[in-house]
Amino acid sequence: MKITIKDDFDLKKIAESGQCFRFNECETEAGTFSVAALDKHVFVKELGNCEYEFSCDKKEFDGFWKSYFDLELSYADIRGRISKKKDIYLYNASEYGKGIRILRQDPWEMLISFIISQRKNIPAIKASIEKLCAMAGDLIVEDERVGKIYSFPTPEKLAALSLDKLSSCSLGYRDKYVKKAAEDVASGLVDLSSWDKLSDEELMEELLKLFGVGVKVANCEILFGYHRLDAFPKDVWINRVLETKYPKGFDFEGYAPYNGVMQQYLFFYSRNDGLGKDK
DNA sequence: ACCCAGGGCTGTT
DNA sequence: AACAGCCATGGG
Repeated sequence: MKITIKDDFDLKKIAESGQCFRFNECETEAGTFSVAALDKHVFVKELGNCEYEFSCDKKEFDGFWKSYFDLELSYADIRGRISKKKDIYLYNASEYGKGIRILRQDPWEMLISFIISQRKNIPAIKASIEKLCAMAGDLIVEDERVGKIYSFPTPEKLAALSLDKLSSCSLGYRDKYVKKAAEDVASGLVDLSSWDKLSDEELMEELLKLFGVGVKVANCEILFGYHRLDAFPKDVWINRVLETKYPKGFDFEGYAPYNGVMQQYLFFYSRNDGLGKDK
């Protein structure tokens, strides 16, 4: 079905923004993107003039993808909160990253993805996740543009894998973290959906109890898995930005409750040569 | 060969 | 509480 999207919406930037790992431009078809989320998949084709072709019917678009892409929220308005005079670096980052949105991704998929992410670069994270999906997920799409795409494994399927099987997905020392998280979610000891009700502080507290989850991964889960847009994950790139561009501190109070969106602009910009630019 | 990556755990002060 | 080692693996 065809959709017109007037607000910020740049599929290539979202795909490269580091918040999602199963969202890719088709190599054989520029302008068409393959998006996998849990057990769902869609192709989105840029038609130009703010128009997009989704490879699903209206029912699935309204029931899932509209929310997934967070289309009810205006990211142009959020960008509008940035003062060019007060913070030219963030302003430049937001102009560079214009079109990025924070996807409403699944807490389970995000938890495992960001546990895997530690001390890996983004291509390596993607490769590990695809191996996991191929090993324990179900085939959901087969298409000449993308080959075979498998669903993200359920907690039960992942918990059933041996450490050796997990390890063969290039998880390295993270294999035991993934296994423990999968076992705890599968057993019900950890109920991610019930954590929706928690305050940001309580949510952080619960996440930090998980083996292999520290402050950074927890913040990624809070931002990308629970869509709480004020969470501000600090990885090596963001720390570099804070040290070199904000020696006197970043204005977290001023950008609440959207610090997480600002973080995405800074992350995307810094990884694409923004660190070399003058403040 | 080398350094780095969307860090966190563990043992030592 | 702070702090250093250490951890597996692949990308550039």
